[in-house]
Formats: sequence, C-alpha cells, structure tokens
Amino acid sequence: MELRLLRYFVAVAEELHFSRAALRLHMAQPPLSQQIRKLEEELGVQLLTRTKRRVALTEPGRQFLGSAQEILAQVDRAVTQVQRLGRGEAGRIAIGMISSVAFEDTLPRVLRAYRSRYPGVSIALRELDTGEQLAALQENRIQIGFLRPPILEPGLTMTPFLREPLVAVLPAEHPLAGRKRIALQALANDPFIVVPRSQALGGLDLVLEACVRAGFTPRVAQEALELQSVIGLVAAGFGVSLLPRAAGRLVHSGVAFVALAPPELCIEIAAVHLTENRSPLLAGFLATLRETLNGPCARPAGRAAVAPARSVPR
Amino acid sequence: MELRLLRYFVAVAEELHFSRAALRLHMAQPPLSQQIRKLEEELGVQLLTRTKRRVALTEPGRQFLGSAQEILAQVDRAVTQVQRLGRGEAGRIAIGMISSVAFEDTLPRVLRAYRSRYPGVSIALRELDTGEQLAALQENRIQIGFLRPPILEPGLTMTPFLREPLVAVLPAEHPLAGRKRIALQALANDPFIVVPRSQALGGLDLVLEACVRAGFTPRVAQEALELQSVIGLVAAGFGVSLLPRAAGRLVHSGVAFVALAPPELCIEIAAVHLTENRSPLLAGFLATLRETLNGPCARPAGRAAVAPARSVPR
DNA sequence: TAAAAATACTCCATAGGTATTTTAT
DNA sequence: ATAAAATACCTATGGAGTATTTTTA
Repeated sequence: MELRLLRYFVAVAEELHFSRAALRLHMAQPPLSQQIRKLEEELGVQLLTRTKRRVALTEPGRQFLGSAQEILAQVDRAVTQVQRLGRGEAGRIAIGMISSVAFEDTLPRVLRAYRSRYPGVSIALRELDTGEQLAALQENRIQIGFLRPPILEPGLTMTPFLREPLVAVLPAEHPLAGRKRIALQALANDPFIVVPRSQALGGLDLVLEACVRAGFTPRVAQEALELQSVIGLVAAGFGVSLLPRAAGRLVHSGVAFVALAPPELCIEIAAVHLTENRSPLLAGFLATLRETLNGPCARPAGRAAVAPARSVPR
Repeated sequence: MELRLLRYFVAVAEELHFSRAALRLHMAQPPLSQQIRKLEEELGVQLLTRTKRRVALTEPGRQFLGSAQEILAQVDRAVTQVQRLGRGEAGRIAIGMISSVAFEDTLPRVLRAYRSRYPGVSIALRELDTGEQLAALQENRIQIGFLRPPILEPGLTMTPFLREPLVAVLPAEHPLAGRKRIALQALANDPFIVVPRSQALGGLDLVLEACVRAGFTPRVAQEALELQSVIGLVAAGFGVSLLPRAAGRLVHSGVAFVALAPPELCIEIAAVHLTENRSPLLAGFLATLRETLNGPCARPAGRAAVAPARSVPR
C-alpha cells in the first residue's frame, strides 16, 4: 500500500469522476484508472462501481474514503510537526541554572526573547549547581546550563554569559564610604548582611569564599531575602554587604557603593552546552541568547559585549 | 511522502543499524541509505545522526518515529477493515419484515445462523409492510425485505422464503372436526379467534381477506396475543381459527387441525433485494439464507426446499 | 583491521503518457 | 453523437541491485 494510491482514490472518490480527478491530480486519466484498479486488486475489495456511465462508491469504498482521508491528514500533521521540530519551533528545552544567575535580569530577558521568538517551545528551568548541570548535560537531561566557570570537561562549548564585579555596599557614615576603591580585607571586622542560600539567590558562597581567600571569615550579622532589604539594612547601619554592581541601580540614600581593589571579585556565569548537540532547539536558543546579549538595547551596566563561544576540545 | 519511506525509516530507527534494517526489509543496504537520505531531504529535517560508527535518532527523528509507527498501524487497520467490509464480515445490514413472518421461527433461525457466521455485522430489523419495504429497498434504507409476493417492480430479485398452508383449528366437538378437509365457507357462521394486528403477528389481514374472497365476513369473537392462547380458546369452545400448519406442533388436546379445501390459503413470504445490489453484506446474508433454508436439520413441517431466486427483469 | 555506511554505476520495473476503443446515454 | 472510462502500447523516471570506497573504532 502506498500513499499515492490513497491520494488517487480520495481524488476519485471525492470527484466521482475519473477525468476530473485526473485533472485535479495533474495527470492523465488512463493511468489514474489503472492505479485505482490496482488499489482494488491489492485490497481485494471493490471500492467503486463504474456502472451506467457514472462512478459511485461502494459501501466498503465509502468507509475506506474516510480512512484514507484520515491517514493523509495524519501524514500531513506528522510532516508539519517534524519540520517544526527540525526548525526548533516546537518541542521542549531544559535549561539548568545556578541560583546566582538571579542576581541579574539577563537570563529572564533571554528567556522572554526566546519565548516570544519560539512560542511553540516549552521551557523547563531547573535550578542546579555547576556539578549537577555538567552531569545533566552529559545525560541530556538539560540541553544548556548557566553555571560558573571554569569548565574542564571536554566536549562542552562555553558561551560567556555574565561577568559583573561585586562592589562593597556600605552605610553612608561608614569610615570607608568616601573611598574610590577598597580592599576586601578592610571589611574583615564589619558585620555582613547576606542573602541566605535557601533563598536561591546564591552569591553567598561566592562572598564567603572570597573573604576566606582574603584572609578572614566574615561575621554574618543578618540575612535578608531581597536585594532591597539588604540595601535597607546596610543603610540602617546593621552592617556591610557585597552586591553586583548592577544593584547600584536600586538607588537608595544612606548607602555608598565602593568598588573593590583587585583582585576584582566577579560574578561570572557561562552558558554551556554539549558541543556535539546539533539540536535545532538548542541552536535557536543559542542564537537568541547571542542576539539578546549583543542586541541594541541590551547593554546595561557591568557587562561587556559577549565574547564568541569557546569549545573545550576533547 | 510515501509509506515506503516511512517503513524504511521505522526499520532503521528501530534497528539503529542500516545493514540490519536492510536485512529486515529484504533489500540491500545502499538503496536503504539513499532512501533515508531522500526522506530527510524531503522533510528538510535530520532524523538520524550517523556519527561515531553508530546510528542514533535526533529528537525530531524520535518524534517522527512515533508518528510513522502510528500512521503505518492506521494504514494496516484501514486495510484490514475495508477487507472485512469487502467480505461482508463487518458493517450493518438493514432487514425489512412484514409482521406475519413471526408466525414461523424460520426468520429467527436465519438471523441466528447469520449472526453466528458474521458476528461483526450489526443487524437492523425493521417491521414494514410490503409497500414500505419496496420503497425502502429502492432507497437502500433496507438491503433485503421479507414481504408478501407478488412483486411486480423491475430490478428486484425474489427468493421464495416461506409458503405454509393455513389450516382450520376447530374445537374437538365441532361438527366438522372429523373431516379430512373443509372449505373456508363452512366456517362462515363460526365465531373467529384472531391475533390482533397490534400484536405484530399479522396474519389477521390474510385471514380477513381470504374470508371476504370466500364470500363472508368473519365474526371476530375474541382476540388472543399468543398462538397458545388461540388454541386454548378454540379448545374451550369460544370459536374457530385459521393458523399456519406449523402451529400443529403446539399439540393440544381438545382441538382439531383440518386442512382447507382448495384454493389453498397460504402464508407466502419472499426475501427480496435489489438485483443490482452487489454488497458483500447482502451476498453473505443471502448465502446464509439459502443454506439455512436448505440445510440438513432445516426442514420442519410445512415448507418445501426453497426454490432458486428469480429476478424480475427490468 | 574490520565493520558499517556512503558512493558510483547499472538495470529494469512500473508509473505515467499518448492513441484508441468501448460503452452508455 | 458525445462523453467518459477502459484498453493497448510506449517511454523514462527512479528504486533497487552490485561493486567499491570511505570512515571510525
């Protein structure tokens, strides 16, 4: 059985006229008659009665017409759908992200752009740490991960995504508030206000590690759930904090943002995917990602135009 | 798009191995590779990755495999179903019957035989008078009718179905009870016990018409719903009746069955269908009908072997 | 080196075309 | 007489075969 025969039969059964059907099929009438005859022979069932100069469907033919129409429609749907999948316009993409991505609104902007460009794709966002994401990428549980470099595993391609310096946030009356730039050690005796790890905003680990590297263990005075609250607590004199420079946009009187002396402490996040992953979904996402990062209205404080992706050779 | 390509793709996608798939398809490997490539070109979608000496499905390919399998299964179902319809093993047959058919159990026996032979066919029984059945046959609302001849319309084929003489049923003490044979007129003054028309058992009209033809109008003394009741009432002396000879099987002391003098009064019923109706359903029904009527254990009292069908030429 | 897919080519089966006949109105 | 389907015959596309090369593990 071939679809060609079904298409021919549907044309004849709908026209009830071989010549008109042949016209509609852009072919001559005799081969159409032959093919219909062949179909009937193959099925062993008479589908049409050609009596009295007029063509009519038999009852089995009437039923078969319905089946044939359904089948052809289903084939059309399957072809359309696989082509949409092939263009990355449909399907499901799973994305991993470390919690600190939320310090910035860059990822949400990318996701909004992607969703508006590919409304047929469902997005699954999973919050995973860097190690979990690397494992998930290998098992294809996620197709792209937003995680903290460096990446050493082979077979992965990294697209720099976010690199924003942390700045010290001090109460306006703090002795160091007027400085252009301070060393992290200068805050060794200050109480720290941090965002708790449970709040999925991350950054805490980064801050703690940096302080330890600077030679002290920060004293955590207070935890706050929102950046606004952190800034509010700093303004109220409860302590100091380290925040991405972009937080400076949340202007608040009573606090000073002071850059840190080198080595600069940065939130650095990359988009990583399997180099061998040729999925059109991923391709569409990466394209949207690059365009969003380099786009016209897409260069807020603290981030340079994105560098080209680098693959880690195997 | 052709089913051949879907079949090839399903084989390759299930085996994930071109050579094994070619083996399964009883063909050589190179043309299989070519056809799969052609399918991918036609769709404009990569379905398989042939990297690293191993074949794998892409995500669009995985989805398309499912669609292809569904389509192929649906084609199989459609073919099987149309073949069942073509053999008269499935579908729906509508049968007309005049009420008097119920005097005998012949039709139920035919229907039982047909149902056991063609369990997939649903049977629609419609009780219609002879004229209604002829109209219904022409409009294909019924495919076969059990009705009272003669049939004059052209294009119909008649199969004699039932021809059973009516006999007089008399109380044992009736003056004519001992006779071998009596004329219908002899009962002109006897009260009649009849089965009411509303009971759908019919026969009443036949009896009334016959009496009128014999020159008298029968006095209806009593109506009874069942043959048994008719016989009971006759035995009790309430009157006489006319019943098919087969009713004699319902033996009952106190009644006498006496044949009628010629012209014999017969229940005569024929199975009639459109001569041009080549429906396999009808063919199967007619075959079962003939076999049941002429079959071995199928000759109870009062019916000769069925005569061959006669067509009324147009 | 061996196994598997791709490439190159060849052939023929058959889909489809043209010309004509048959059939039914 | 006409319109439509069937028949007869021919052509050529393309599906499938064989032989070979390429590739990768």
